[in-house]
Amino acid sequence: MKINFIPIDYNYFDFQGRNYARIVGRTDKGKRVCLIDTCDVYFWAILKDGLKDKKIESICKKIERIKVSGKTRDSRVLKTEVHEKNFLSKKVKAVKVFITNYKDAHAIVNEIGFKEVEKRRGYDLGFITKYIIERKLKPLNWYSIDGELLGNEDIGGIANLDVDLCLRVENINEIEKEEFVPKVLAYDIETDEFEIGKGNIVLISLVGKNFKKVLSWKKDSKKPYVEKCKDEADMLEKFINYVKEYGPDILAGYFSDGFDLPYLRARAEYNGIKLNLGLDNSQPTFTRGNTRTGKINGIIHIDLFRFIRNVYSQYLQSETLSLNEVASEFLGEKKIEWEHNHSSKLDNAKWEDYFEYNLHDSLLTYRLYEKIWPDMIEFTKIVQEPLFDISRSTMASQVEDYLIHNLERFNEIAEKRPIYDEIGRRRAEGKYEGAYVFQPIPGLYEDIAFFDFTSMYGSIIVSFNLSRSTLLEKKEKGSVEVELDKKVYFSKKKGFFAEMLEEIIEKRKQYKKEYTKNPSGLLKARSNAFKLLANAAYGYQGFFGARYYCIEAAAGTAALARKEIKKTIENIENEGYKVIYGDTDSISFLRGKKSKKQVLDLLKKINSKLPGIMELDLEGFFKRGIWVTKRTGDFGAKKKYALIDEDNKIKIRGFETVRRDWCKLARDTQNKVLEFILEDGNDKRAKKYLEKIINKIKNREVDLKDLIIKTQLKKPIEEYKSISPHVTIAKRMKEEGLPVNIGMLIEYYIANIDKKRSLVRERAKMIGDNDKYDVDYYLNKQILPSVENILEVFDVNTKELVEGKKQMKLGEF
DNA sequence: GTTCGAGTCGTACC
DNA sequence: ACGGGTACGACTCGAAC
Repeated sequence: MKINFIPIDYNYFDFQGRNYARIVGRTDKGKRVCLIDTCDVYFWAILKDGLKDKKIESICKKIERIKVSGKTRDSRVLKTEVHEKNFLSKKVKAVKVFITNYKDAHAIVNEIGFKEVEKRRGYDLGFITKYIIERKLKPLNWYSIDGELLGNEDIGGIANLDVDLCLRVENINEIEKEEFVPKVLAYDIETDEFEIGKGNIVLISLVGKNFKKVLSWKKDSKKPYVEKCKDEADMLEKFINYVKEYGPDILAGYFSDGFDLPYLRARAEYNGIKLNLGLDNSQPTFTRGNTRTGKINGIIHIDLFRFIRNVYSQYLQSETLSLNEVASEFLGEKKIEWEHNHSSKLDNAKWEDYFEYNLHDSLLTYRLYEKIWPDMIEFTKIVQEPLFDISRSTMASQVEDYLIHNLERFNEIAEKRPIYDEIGRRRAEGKYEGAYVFQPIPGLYEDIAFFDFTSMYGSIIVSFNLSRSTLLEKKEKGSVEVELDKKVYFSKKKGFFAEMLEEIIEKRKQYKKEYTKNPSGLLKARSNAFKLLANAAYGYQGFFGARYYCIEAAAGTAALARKEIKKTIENIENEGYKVIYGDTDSISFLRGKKSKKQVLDLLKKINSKLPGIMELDLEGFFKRGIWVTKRTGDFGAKKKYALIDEDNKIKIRGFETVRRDWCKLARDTQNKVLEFILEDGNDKRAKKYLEKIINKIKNREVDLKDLIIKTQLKKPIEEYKSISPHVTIAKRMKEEGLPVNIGMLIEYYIANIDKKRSLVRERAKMIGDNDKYDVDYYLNKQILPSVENILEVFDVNTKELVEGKKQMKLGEF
């Protein structure tokens, strides 16, 4: 029979010793379908140069005789073929070794240690990756599938699979169809204890399209969406039933890999219930290791937190990746305020709030899912790994997967993943010199122009062909020379890495253009995905875990970036402009008396001379900007500046205002001071404002919540060599039985106690402690440092401002 | 006991 | 272990006085 089908979830199983893929997806009529399919399993034995055909033939014969016997199955080589391939852009002869089971690839590879075999590759790719490459059944694309209807045969457990239809695949044809809209259920749980499985699960909420539900067992409610269950066990069973009834393609949570799903699993176990959410009635499985991952057979479990952290975090303003902040940034909507309490301490009114709070979390999760679904589907289609993996992959692995799925076009054999020793070696190579940062001269400037290179590092990799496969052992005709510790050379002939990256950058440009003409969430996501891939390509080559790691390419990229930006700065100065700052790929300079048109002409002129696909762009014109002195030393601080554009929009970089480890008061004060100075061009309003704040502190009129300092605990308490205030507080919290986890923001303030003691940590207090705040500390260690260097530009001595007032105050007594 | 420079740590920029 | 280097600045630590 023939169906239109979109693959969603990929799995594999063994049947009679062979590997099969089991793909769950939907038809265009919304039916849930399972496909059973298989593909050739093989790896490559790359031969040494110059072997005679006869020799090669005998090697193939030898390989074909290999058999390995294991505990559960015997495996053998099925056949061999000799192919002309490329490996790291070099032409090679390679034996394609077909085997019975991919899990035995390593064992068979170990039998091929012949001296004529130079390298063995392609045995460390996952079966599903191999399957997608071989059969070209790419996730979240539409296909017309010819297949044989599977009835009662129990192959791969399909007999117990909750789907409408099972097919054994015969033919696959890609087709065009409208965007797929999956069925999605968002969920969230409330518990009495934070530690997984320790306390009861009190509430479970579910939100889908036209569906909302809160399951409760401790308390009933008149709210229509609240359903009372007998006990925790009953609630868990109802949860399972609702999921099964709704039949989602995707079950989405926020931090659910690390909390909700393992908690559900633990409580199910405690209550003697099987959490059989899988389409095959299996329970969720969790990968071991530092980051737990929860998988449900047939349904994609997505932890939105992980996708946002891996793909988006560097582009977000949020200071933490909590659901509250992330939802607020993406959706403009916050969580309902709620103080966590043990359920036994709630009165009736509070319970009603609790239901609402719990439901709202699922609602936010659902909306967040809707918001970033276009990005997830685009990443999946571009990178071509299953959605489950895409939603959890780091950017380095997205880049690598993109490469792997596109190697065939270059007839390339995949490089192997580095093993433990290799990673150690790479890490020992140490750092290389990175970006160039221009030393600014402190001051307030008017009429500033700001240029930046578009995808600078990516465009350098493309323009100079910097990659592992193009790195030469010695100079060649036309090769690119880069001066590092030693000189390194890259081939003139374009390698696949630069080719693919060029395509990525090209597509980014194309879709960005299409988007501006015809805005849609999809086009935006598509252009964005290409942009993120392009930006991650540089980091990938310098990443010790990368298959195509190349420290020379990474260091070379940085070196050429330094060279190009310095050259451009010189060009701008030669045209009579004064450059005041630059960092990595950006340059700001004073427009002076010249018109905007003249600046744009200069841009054009520079662009006409840039190498390869490199491009300089106008970031904007700013009417005013400020650069300040370093706190230690008397020269300009790098990575700290503030600008105001012609619409009075302010852009602040590096200042305490944007640092979460400063108290709110200091940040707000600095922000105001910068704002007043940039708007007015003088310090009058700023000074007045500062005086007001100083008085407020001295008179103890400041709310304690504005004085809280938040610092992240980055590792286990015992591992700290230097015990800073936040570590002291974390220790205390642990002693008091409060939850302390790595990654948590530790909150404290500095109190007016033990003034003789010199260490700040001895005066650090937790919120709720009844000590008064330390006026001196907040004046001299928070407010003053945050504004000192800014007002110094106007020769204002802030110290006198602080102390002068203090004396006046003393005089009043 | 105080002083000061080195080292640790967290967070930002690009 | 799960992109890279550059930079700032607070705070602690410990040697030197």
